[in-house]
Amino acid sequence: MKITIQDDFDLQKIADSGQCFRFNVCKEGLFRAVAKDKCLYIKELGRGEYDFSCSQKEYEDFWKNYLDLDICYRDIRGRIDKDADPYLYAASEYGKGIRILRQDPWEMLISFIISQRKNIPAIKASIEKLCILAGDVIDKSGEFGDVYSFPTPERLAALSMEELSGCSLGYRDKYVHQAAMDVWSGAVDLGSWKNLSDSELMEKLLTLYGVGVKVANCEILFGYHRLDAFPRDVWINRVLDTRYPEGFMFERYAPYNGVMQQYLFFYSRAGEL
DNA sequence: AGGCAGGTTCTTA
DNA sequence: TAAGAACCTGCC
Repeated sequence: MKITIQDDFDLQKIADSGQCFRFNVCKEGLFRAVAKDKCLYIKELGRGEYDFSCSQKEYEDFWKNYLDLDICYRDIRGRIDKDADPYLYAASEYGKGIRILRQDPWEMLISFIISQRKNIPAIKASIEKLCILAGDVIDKSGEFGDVYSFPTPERLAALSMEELSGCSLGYRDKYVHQAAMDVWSGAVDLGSWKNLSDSELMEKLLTLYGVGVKVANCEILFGYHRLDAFPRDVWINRVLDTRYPEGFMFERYAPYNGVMQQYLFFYSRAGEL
């Protein structure tokens, strides 16, 4: 079905933004997103038009929300003053089209636990191995290979340490195992955590083995879609040190500091420091 | 071949 | 309480 999108929406930038690991380009102008038990192909038609591989109903019920199309990112960018903050303005112009996807807290938790001290291709490779090992086939039709769902807590918890190690998790294998056990057993209820305050949520996340402040902030921003969370990784710290020695204007951009973080991250990674 | 990559935990003072 | 080292693995 054909969809027209007026707001900021750039599939390549979203795929490269580092927030998602199962949203990739298949070939020029064709992207594939995998979420829950669903798989979506999006073809760029130009002029803000796209061909979605799903039904109207599935779009309305799921993908519209996943792509966060009820929020206007142009308005959020509009909060940036070119004169007051020229660097962020340049970053936002460069990153125009990035959106914060509404991804699953469980998948994000495991993904960002895996992400520590890994580069993006390595993160993606580990996650795909996990999906093939413990996920279900959700799409066989594709010319771009079988597509597997992300493992459920139950399936992931059932994997042996040897199987986990086979997914190139390295020392993170024990973190993934423990997180899976915690969620599967019910000791950790990620769904109920959405009702917690920001500080309570952070506190809960930090109790998890293998989750520190950076991973917790990624979970809060990408898993719980709280757009004010501001994950600080090596790239962001580099930007803050070199470009914001007097401090970043967090108060000014609240409650959208996480969106600003994405622009800064994307811009700095592109070598525009 | 040695260092480093979207950090966190463990150990030491 | 706060630095510093150790940690898997893959890729320059």
